[in-house]
Amino acid sequence: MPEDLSIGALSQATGVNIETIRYYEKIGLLLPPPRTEGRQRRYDGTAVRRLRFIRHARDLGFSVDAIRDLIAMAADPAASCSGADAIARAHLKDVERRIAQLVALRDEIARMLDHCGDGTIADCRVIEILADHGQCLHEDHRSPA
Amino acid sequence: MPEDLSIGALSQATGVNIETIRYYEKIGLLLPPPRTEGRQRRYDGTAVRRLRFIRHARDLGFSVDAIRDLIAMAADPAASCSGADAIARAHLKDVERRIAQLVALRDEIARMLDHCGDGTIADCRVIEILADHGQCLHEDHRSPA
DNA sequence: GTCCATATCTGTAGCGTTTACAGGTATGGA
DNA sequence: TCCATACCTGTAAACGCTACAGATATGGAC
Repeated sequence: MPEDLSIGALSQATGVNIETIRYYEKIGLLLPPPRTEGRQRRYDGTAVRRLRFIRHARDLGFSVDAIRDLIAMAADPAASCSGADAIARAHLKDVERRIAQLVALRDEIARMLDHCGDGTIADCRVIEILADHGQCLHEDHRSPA
Repeated sequence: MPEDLSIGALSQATGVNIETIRYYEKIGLLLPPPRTEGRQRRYDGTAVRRLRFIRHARDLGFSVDAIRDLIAMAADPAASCSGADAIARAHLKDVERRIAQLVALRDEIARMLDHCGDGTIADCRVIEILADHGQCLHEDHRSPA
């Protein structure tokens, strides 16, 4: 039978930093695990799976709050899938919005660079365009959140 | 002749929050402006242009540090343009990297949703895929910074 | 049992970029 | 003169960690 894992072993098993694991516990994403007599944490297979779930969702850009919701839903296998679906769908929208912004941004910067010769600052298009939003193609570019 | 602007008027003129303006001053992005007898800030046209420059660069996703460099360069019209060019070029690369990550991400989430019927959590693909990274198309997706 | 290197513990502070508040003061018009 | 509004400073929150300091536990070699 497999021994329970120390926090370091859990970190290795999941690729999540030790500090981050403790942080997840503090904010309630991970349940406080049992401790040894010396108050060191010991994790079982359930904790490993849960942390992997969290890490994957984080990698996919889900917010901690969204993950909290997903975990709560995952805990009830009989419940409808629509909640999880909605969270993922909202996240998808958000990602698509960010992509659109970044693409506009990329075009803007590329255009700026296209016009930049090897001259002096005095005729540098980068500086000039930054100084005057009116020269932008896109009226409303905002950096993503 | 135009009066100097209060911080509120400057905020309106540039679309930058009052709190943000004071923050920019604190971190040295904006010069401390002259004050009235009652110690309220008064901004002239130069400050307005500088803040517009900053806002535009921020909208384009440049970091505050990069903007600091750009401002320093803009202050010397005789200098070579290559520094500003390099900053913009590096930023372009970064934006393109982020786009690529987000696109991979979008595909992953979309694929997850494609497989999600209207069933229960027990057979919810969203939850399931999150729980098992092995089911991902992309081995190495990370959320952008 | 003893020693020691390593791992882990708690608590706090920092990152970057704002935003929000609390509690006090200045300004400008009626 | 009065008062609503705008402004002031300083501090803390937000996000999701990361990094430290200083103390304690663990597990293996002797």
